[in-house]
Amino acid sequence: MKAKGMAGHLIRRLQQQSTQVFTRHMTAQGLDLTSVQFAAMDALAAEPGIDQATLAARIAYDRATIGGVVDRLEHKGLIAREVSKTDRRARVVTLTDAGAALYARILPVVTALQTEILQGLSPEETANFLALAAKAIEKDDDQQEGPP
Amino acid sequence: MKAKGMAGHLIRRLQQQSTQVFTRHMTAQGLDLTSVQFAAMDALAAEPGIDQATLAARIAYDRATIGGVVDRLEHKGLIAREVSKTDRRARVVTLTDAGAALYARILPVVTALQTEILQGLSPEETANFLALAAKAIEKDDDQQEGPP
DNA sequence: GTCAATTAGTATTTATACTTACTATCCTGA
DNA sequence: TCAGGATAGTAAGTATAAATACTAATTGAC
Repeated sequence: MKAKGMAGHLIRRLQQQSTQVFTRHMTAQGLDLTSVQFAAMDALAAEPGIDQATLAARIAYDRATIGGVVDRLEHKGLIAREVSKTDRRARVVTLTDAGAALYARILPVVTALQTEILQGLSPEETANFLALAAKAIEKDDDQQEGPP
Repeated sequence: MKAKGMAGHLIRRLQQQSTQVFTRHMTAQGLDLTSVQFAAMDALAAEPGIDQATLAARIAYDRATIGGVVDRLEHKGLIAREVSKTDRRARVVTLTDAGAALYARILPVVTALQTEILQGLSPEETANFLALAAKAIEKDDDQQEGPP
């Protein structure tokens, strides 16, 4: 098992662990919501009324994938989609009242669950890991949101 | 974008980056092989003749997923599958000669590409990151391979 | 002002990834 | 020994994830 210590393998395992922790907590809340769907809602809470292509860029998905995510969130009544007034190609997406309420409810749950994803690490190690992870991807990520 | 600094989001981005780097290098080699398929071949190179359930456990997949991976590798002629002589439920899997040759050829390529996945990090930071990643998942990973 | 290049969204295809359910087989205990 | 439980693999269903191709609409060059 040469692959065992490789970055690719470790990252895939972390992604598995992350997904499992997220799913477990959502199930505990009686919800059927994936981490990807939460990410989309989070982006829409920050910037209501962006179109699907912008949404995809914000959370680093491609257009095809976001289409399915938006479909499912719309079916659940959490987001609304309408044709843009300035560009008839584009679909403007916003959280519904139900979506905004659900987002407000689960944001603290999702925030709290993050430590569990890296449960093997101490708080210092976790901070270290997150800083390194952010640095490793920041190359194609640093011009997507304004400065703080 | 509250999710931006969360572990789950960062890990997902890393997984994307990892997959993209892997795919790019395989394409450059003129090959159609995914990181998952490589992981399966790597496990089979280390332990020829294990059954699908054991293979799944080695690389942390579930039985259903490994079935499709094995199917595709079999169609490519890289692995062979036969019914176990001791348990007719089990399918014993091994690399074919072509599979072993391909594995030997790409192992150095795959090893070399790992640094590119974390291209934003210095060698020290990379070592640090990998150690933390390994620690974060080691809880359910440490009894799967014998001691060194 | 018109035509070419670009862009937004969808559809299709391929490949993970996991759940539940099903069949075939194996193993264990009374 | 044989009935019940456990296990191996597959199948079906849902959800990412990305590539390619397509339509509709916009923009830019001239």
